Amino acid sequence: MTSTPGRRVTLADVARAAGVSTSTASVVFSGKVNVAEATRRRVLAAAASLGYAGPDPRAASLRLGRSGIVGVVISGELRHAFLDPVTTAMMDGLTDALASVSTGILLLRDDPRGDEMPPITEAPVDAVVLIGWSGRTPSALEIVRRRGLPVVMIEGDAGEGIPRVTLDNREASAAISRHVSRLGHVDVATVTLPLDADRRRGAVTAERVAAATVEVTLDRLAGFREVYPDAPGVTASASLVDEGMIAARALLTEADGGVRADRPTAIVAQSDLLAVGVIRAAEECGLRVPEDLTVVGFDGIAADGLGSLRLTTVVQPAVAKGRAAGEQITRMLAGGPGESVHFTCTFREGETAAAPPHRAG
Amino acid sequence: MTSTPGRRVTLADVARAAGVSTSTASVVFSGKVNVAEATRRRVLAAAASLGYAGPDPRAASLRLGRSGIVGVVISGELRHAFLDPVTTAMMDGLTDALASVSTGILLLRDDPRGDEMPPITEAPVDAVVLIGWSGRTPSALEIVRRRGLPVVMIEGDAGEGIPRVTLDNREASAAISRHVSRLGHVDVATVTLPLDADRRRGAVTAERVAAATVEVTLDRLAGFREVYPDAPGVTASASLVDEGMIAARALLTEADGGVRADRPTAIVAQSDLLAVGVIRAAEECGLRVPEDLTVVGFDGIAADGLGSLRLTTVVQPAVAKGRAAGEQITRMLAGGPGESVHFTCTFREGETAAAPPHRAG
DNA sequence: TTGTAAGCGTTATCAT
DNA sequence: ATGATAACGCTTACAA
Repeated sequence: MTSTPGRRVTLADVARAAGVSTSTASVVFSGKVNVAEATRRRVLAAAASLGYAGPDPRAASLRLGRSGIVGVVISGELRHAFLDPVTTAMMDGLTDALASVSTGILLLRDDPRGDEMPPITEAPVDAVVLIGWSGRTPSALEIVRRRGLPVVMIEGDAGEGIPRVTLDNREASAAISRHVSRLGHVDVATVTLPLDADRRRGAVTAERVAAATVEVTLDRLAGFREVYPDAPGVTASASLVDEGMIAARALLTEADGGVRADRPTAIVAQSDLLAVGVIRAAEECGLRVPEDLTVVGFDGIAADGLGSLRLTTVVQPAVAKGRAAGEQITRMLAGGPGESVHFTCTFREGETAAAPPHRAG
Repeated sequence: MTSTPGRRVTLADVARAAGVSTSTASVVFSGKVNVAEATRRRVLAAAASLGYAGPDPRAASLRLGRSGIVGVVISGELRHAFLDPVTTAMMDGLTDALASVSTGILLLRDDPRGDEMPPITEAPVDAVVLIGWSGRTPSALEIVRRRGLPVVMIEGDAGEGIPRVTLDNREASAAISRHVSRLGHVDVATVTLPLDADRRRGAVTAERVAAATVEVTLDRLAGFREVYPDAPGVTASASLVDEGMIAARALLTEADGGVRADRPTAIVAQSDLLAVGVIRAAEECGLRVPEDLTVVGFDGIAADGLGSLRLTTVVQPAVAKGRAAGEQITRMLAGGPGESVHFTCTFREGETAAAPPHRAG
């Protein structure tokens, strides 16, 4: 219980005070070798009286060659990412699967902070998980590759030999679109996730699609287009309820706020949060869901505040995705090979899809 | 561009290949000393051809005595914490203020994982930010103290000489309660945040309050009780819309679902998310807000999906709180003293509070 | 401008 | 069961 001396207390100090060698003191803390009970107690007593807090993790990490930290690079702003229940669920699975090899998750910035070296260059991480895709993903990957760090990519293509955790975005999207089609809908529109790092809102045009970089968005769009090749779409700037509302208003209303005559009878949203926004916007302008408008989503995550709304959607195993990523990292850290893991969504019938209303024609 | 040799490439290897000393090679990377342009290029070329990824952060951190990592301990489950816009906003301010001294934020687990040593013991962090309070906070603090790490506590009492970032929870809560009182409300109830680590729902009883540990909850409750000393309350298990709905149903409805005759005319919620849930529950049972029921919140954060709802609430400067914590950490890392910082909420009039309805009576 | 050398605090190997 | 010793890969006085 001594107070701060000039210098930091080290293992050597403790050993000296206890009258043992540093190696003996070391094993007392690591517990990896048998130590006589008496010695053990003497060392612990010395440590306590000197206020030694245990081996310095920085020194240990140099010696051991690992820091017990796994870096997570999330594309886009952290605040956006964490407000998305899908991301949160994934992080849950990830931290869980990583618990045995890691003391924690290091959130790495991915913002365009000028010319500085990206944080991954200087962060003492044992492995890296990349989530999503941004313009800086390739350079991040290159750094990680050179540092020889195990890396797993969730929802994104990292190229050659990088284990991925993927979802059948296209198939699932096609499946739910077919469901809408079978109900009889012809005039259908889609609300997509961001197309690129710009996250600019607006109509989904051929040019924008050609320049798009976010694979998830493109895959889900492709699945939708399998069923509705020429259907219009609006892209949102984030997976948020409010964004869904904005997009839906663009699809449903005239400039004066009235409902358009040529409005779609169904809207396929690329996320549940967007779908909830679409529903709110629909209700706002007097359309009932699903009687007047069918709305389907994607993700199947129970977001807070949705109340009793049972959305027709496809459910993705978000926690399992995170867990799979963590498991692959764990394997690679143990020297094994990393494998890609593919997940499948399951359709879930809710109460927001029905046959289209009869129209005067 | 050489492929994996048996051993990791070190600075010494690069120096040897470039025909310079390791110290010279070192400064080429750190850029802290002038190096002849020719030498510089030679070293860089050697590094590139050997596939050297730059100085190993683990070794650097031992030598420098800092890792560039700041640990964040959030009480409770991460997934809960991150779904709260207040936390997210705080994290934003924190990462922002920390950008100059830190490559990232290390999310430390705080779960009751049996007997193991808590992660802070083994994590190579330069400083720690504690958010909220849990039963393990004291032991976390003790470890941090022994390791001599700078620490700042947000919303919680760390005791002696630990800089805190605080909010005028009690005063703000009293202020908004007075607002409700001035409108003429007499039968008022409150919905509180969790009282303790258990997060058990239920009525706010004297016993539960006496055993409560969450300071924020107690402070806001105290402020409310300044104005309504004997008003009933219900405690929620988290700051979520759905929890607000559950709590409100307990306050407003009979067992059979009908509205209670003795229902309150106003509900003071301890967070905006809870308030939104209260409003949803009220609408569910046919009560109009604010005509039939006044609902006020706390936080003033623009959460997604609230649409155009203008809640009457008190606004807390969440981003500024995070930033302040980051700034104190930065100062302490620079050797300066850390200071406590106190923030004040501001009342914001919305559209969810009005005079109580006239009653038969 | 570049090189020499001394650690940073730990852990693992190998004797004893 | 314990101890001497050699790394781990880097940075920075200080010397040349």
